[in-house]
Amino acid sequence: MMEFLREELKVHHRRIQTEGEEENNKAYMENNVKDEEDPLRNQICRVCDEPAAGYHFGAFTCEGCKSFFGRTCGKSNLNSISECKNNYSCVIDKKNRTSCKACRLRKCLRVGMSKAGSRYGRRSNWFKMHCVMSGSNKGNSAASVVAGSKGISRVEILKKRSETPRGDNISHSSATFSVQFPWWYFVLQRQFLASYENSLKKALRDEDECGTNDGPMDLSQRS
Amino acid sequence: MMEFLREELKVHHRRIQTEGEEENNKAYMENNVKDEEDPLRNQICRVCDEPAAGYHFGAFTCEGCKSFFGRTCGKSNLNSISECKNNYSCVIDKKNRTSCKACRLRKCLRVGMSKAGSRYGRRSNWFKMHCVMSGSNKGNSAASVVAGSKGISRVEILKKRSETPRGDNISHSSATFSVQFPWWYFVLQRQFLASYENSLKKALRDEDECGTNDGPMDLSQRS
DNA sequence: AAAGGTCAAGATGACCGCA
DNA sequence: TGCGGTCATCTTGACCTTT
Repeated sequence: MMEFLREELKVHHRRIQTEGEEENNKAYMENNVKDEEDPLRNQICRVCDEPAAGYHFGAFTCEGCKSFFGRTCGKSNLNSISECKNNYSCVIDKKNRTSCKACRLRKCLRVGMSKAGSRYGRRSNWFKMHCVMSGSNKGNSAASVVAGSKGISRVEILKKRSETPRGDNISHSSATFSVQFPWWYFVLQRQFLASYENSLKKALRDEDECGTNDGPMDLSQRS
Repeated sequence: MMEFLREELKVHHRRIQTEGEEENNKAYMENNVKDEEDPLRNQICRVCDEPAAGYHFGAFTCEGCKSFFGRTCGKSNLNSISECKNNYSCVIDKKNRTSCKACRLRKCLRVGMSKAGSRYGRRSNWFKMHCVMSGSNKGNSAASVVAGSKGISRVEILKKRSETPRGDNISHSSATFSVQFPWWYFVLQRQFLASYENSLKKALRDEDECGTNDGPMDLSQRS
């Protein structure tokens, strides 16, 4: 089952056009298409583009960004972070991630990291697969999240959850792609977008506090 | 003698217009005019605007910027400094001085710091007085250095060096102010401008190496 | 007085145990 | 498997010694 999904995913990676998506996602796609390895194991950190160590606080991140986010949002360490003097335009990558805490934290929040959504135990592969497909679009806008989701074919969803009848041809306002999604996909997506929008708004409104959304989407069934 | 110079300096600080000079200099002037304290003892760091600890490597700087410059340019530590990702536009102040090494080093060079010009022992008060008068204009351009020098009145120079006859009315191309300077002042200024221009050019051409000019101006007579 | 050396304090991130 | 704790490593800058 998972093998099928992963194979299907690889095929779709090659089809995905990256225009209009943010740079991180492009980098991820390029690397991923290039070596054609397991997309669930060969992730990059959504914050700094390093090789990711795993799925932490709601996003694939490296050990450094995991520790940073855990430390910063964990205790009352947020006060130690001062305003960015460069208008929050600092580039966060492997070399510069330690330069500006404000921008690093901002990017962590932008890619969907959240302490409230963290928990022990494993996420379902389906959940993480969704994150892979969405890439780092989470941090961009509602539109780009929708755009990023086009990599998921109905076949995968049907195979994963067989409750949706085959041959549906549902038209949805936010679906402008040839690929059709089952109705519940948009419900979940809508939930995700709403919760992410809240976290973004909160992050923008008051960077002295941590985002408290429950992660991108609560699909945490055990697989 | 020194008392006279310091008193004269305070009077001139109030006269000085700061338009066309760079922000550091403005901040210094404002602070200095405000509390009216001894301008030789109440300096600010030309790099980060902290209170300065003394005159180090060719500029008034704090302990931190002194150590940073000494460490960075001392051994072959320049390789550890990576390119600025923000187009070398980082603001360097007390809070952000540790954020971007490239911009911090750049600013050190811009305000005239240099290892080659460093030495043990004391500088003459005259030399430091000149630095005070020039403020941080050193880092801006030849024109602003000239503009910054208008704070030195002929009276000070005459009292300091009595070889120049009173009542000279020398016309000089770079002197657009009502205050007149003796001819040798412009010779020294020209030397300084040339050597500083070299250091700036070198700093801009190759930031992998340290500036090797002999400091702003070699007026190091003992007072 | 201004170099250069020293070292405590803080930040970082690789590693590990636990749930 | 992911969270939180640990600690070696690095950077910083106040203080001290040397010239």
